[in-house]
Amino acid sequence: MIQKPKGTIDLYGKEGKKFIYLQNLIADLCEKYNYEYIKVPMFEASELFHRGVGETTDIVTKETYDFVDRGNRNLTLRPEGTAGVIRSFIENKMYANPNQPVKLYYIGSSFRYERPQSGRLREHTQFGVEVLGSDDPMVDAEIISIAVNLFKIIGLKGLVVKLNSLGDTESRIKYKDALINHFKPRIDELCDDCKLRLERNPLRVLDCKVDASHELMKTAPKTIDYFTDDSKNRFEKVKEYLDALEINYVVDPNLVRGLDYYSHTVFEIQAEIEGFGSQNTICGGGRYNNLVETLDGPATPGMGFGMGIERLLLALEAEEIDLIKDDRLDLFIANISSEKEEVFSIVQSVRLSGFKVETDYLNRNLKGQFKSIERLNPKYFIIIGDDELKSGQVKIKDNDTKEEETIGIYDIVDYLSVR
RNA sequence: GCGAUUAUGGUGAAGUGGUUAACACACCAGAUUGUGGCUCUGGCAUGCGUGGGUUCGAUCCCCACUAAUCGCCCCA
Repeated sequence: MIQKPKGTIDLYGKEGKKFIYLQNLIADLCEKYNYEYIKVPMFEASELFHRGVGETTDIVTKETYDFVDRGNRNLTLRPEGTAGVIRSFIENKMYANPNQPVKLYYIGSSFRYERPQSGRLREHTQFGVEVLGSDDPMVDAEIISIAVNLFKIIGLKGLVVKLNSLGDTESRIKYKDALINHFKPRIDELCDDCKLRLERNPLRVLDCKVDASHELMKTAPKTIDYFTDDSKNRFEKVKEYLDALEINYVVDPNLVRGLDYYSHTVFEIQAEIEGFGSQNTICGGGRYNNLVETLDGPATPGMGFGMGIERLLLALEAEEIDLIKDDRLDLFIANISSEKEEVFSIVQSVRLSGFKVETDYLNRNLKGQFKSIERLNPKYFIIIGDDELKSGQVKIKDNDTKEEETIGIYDIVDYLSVR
């Protein structure tokens, strides 16, 4: 038997229902914020991710699905959503659109070659939004509010917004050096992972769980001390806008993100739910004011997030939230007539009038069809045989009260409509 | 990339170094039933992840591989 590739999942049945329902919900919400849907390729030139996401990041150095196609092109399955959207923004010259800023959203698969565990897959679905062309802190707050409001709509409670600022690029570089100078002389006292982190991404050292209580962590330089006044004010503004939207958040000075392109605002939304796995970041994002330039576009500020739909599904499960409320079958039509086509056409017409209708496709006898009715539990059911077709009268039975009423065979829709 | 645990039918699972691998649910056939829901009867893994090895003999012991689950790193 051929099985699915490691780290992938099949979503079907109830889970599949939730998945598509969430996507519709997301689309509705984004429309209200006036974001436009964008669909970009699932694979891009490898170079895009190397330059966009960052040459030294874990994602690019050891997690991409790279391949060479039959035309000898170096391609990569996208490991995240932003780089492709930015590429499209530049390629389609959206920076010249009359309406600025450009507000986009997308939903699609991302691929990373990692060891699967709870909340981590090799193919996962990301919902993301990006705003390009405005550096206003209002945009930062709006982006965060989209995620928060989605969670509100679906009733998720155990989530916390963690917020931080990395400052502008200049202060970030200065701060990086300060960290290296601080840790380097005594690096031997820290764990092996920290030694690697100091080389690759010094900010991450602060995030270490093993050495969290080490003296060097407490005496480490703070981001805020390296901020320019502008950066400080900017961060304050973001907080004011969030307050205005009544969004709760926790400022976490140790919050850094793994992708190279971030500057200023960064945030994560984490699940703090009993029994949730250790991969608890459901949504993460921030500002990237240099990314468009890095990818050869005109200097354009940007802000966005990515959200893991599968993790969202896990959170819903952990909080036992039943997303799908009304998916009960309206009507089952048992077809025991010798003129199956006539009954079949009645089934279709009731469906097209807006009701959820099921029938039998296996030419089962009445007993078998009753079993289906029992399993599917429709609100109503009707048995149509030759007698009913001849008389034009059917008995419609309320499956809850077991009450039966005789109506005309073409009055089914009317009957259901007034209930 | 590293670590831990696991791998028996459609599902949940019990089990043993040696004739027919428990039990439950589901499913199928039939009986009964005021069109189904209850009850009863019967059926349902020639095989215990894959490949090697140990043994007279392995689903049960050993090794490798694969996969799953969870954790580290990292991230959605």
